[in-house]
Amino acid sequence: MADVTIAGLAREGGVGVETVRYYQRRGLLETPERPEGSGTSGGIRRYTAEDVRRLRFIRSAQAAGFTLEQIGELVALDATDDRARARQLANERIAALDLKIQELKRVRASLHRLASECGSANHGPCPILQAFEAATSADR
Amino acid sequence: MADVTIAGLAREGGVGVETVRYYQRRGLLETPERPEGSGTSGGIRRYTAEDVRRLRFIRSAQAAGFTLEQIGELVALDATDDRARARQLANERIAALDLKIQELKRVRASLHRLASECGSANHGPCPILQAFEAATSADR
DNA sequence: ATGGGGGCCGTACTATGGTACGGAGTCAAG
DNA sequence: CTTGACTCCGTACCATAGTACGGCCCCCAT
Repeated sequence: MADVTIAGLAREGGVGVETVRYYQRRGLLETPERPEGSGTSGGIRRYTAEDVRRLRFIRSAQAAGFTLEQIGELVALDATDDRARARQLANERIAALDLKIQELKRVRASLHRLASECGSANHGPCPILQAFEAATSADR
Repeated sequence: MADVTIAGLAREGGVGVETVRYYQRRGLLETPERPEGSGTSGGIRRYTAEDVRRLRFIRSAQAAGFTLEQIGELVALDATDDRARARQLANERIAALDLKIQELKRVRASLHRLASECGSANHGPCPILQAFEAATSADR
């Protein structure tokens, strides 16, 4: 695939152009040089497959619950090869994910209970406010 | 348990006093009447076990991924007994949770792979940016 | 009766992760 | 050689979910 403009990069990454710029401002994505254009201020930047990979990485890492700040660290780490730190971050996140997954399962069970108890018929209990009785929260 | 002041309510719910006030502003929690105090502006509000239950509900629902706006709807629903709507919201959230749980598991696997490949020894690959190759994101 | 710890209230500020806008420049097709 | 779509850049604005602050008031223990 040929190099693309910012709109192409954004499309490949499933984000908007403004979001790409935002990531650049945050230092998560590189901003390639503007080529010597014919005019006064230079031409239009081109982005490579590497940039696309990096953008997709950012989106996945975000889905993993990393903040943009942590993702910045991961990107930097990829360059410096500080394995210990990389493993540390990964393991911390795994622990957090395990907690989160457990919690979501608990909460799912509660919702499921709610949806069935609260049947179609307009009688019997529909205890919305009691739906989560046993679910202990621990995030945020 | 006797009725409590706002600080007690906050403590029971595991949040700060300012957060309770915020939920009141958002209409998620009731603001009880100030009793006739001796002074010009009335006495100190007291909160009941019901308020504590409601606050805990809010926290659990939040953990379930509901926004405060949706939680507002749930609280209102509890009063109006609109079962169909309650079930709809619950089922929508369950579907979203199932997706989310699957995604977190995928991401967890990726991180696990990253943590092992990126061993202690300073040789071999430590492909941070390739960590999520197969993880397709779909949130936010 | 007084002093200090809360409570009450309005308003302002924060962090995170974007999203929008306006003006100027660039580029390619017709 | 113009038109229109897109880029570049800076700055401003947004939503969500709080968190902080300051002035005033209240109440209870010492």
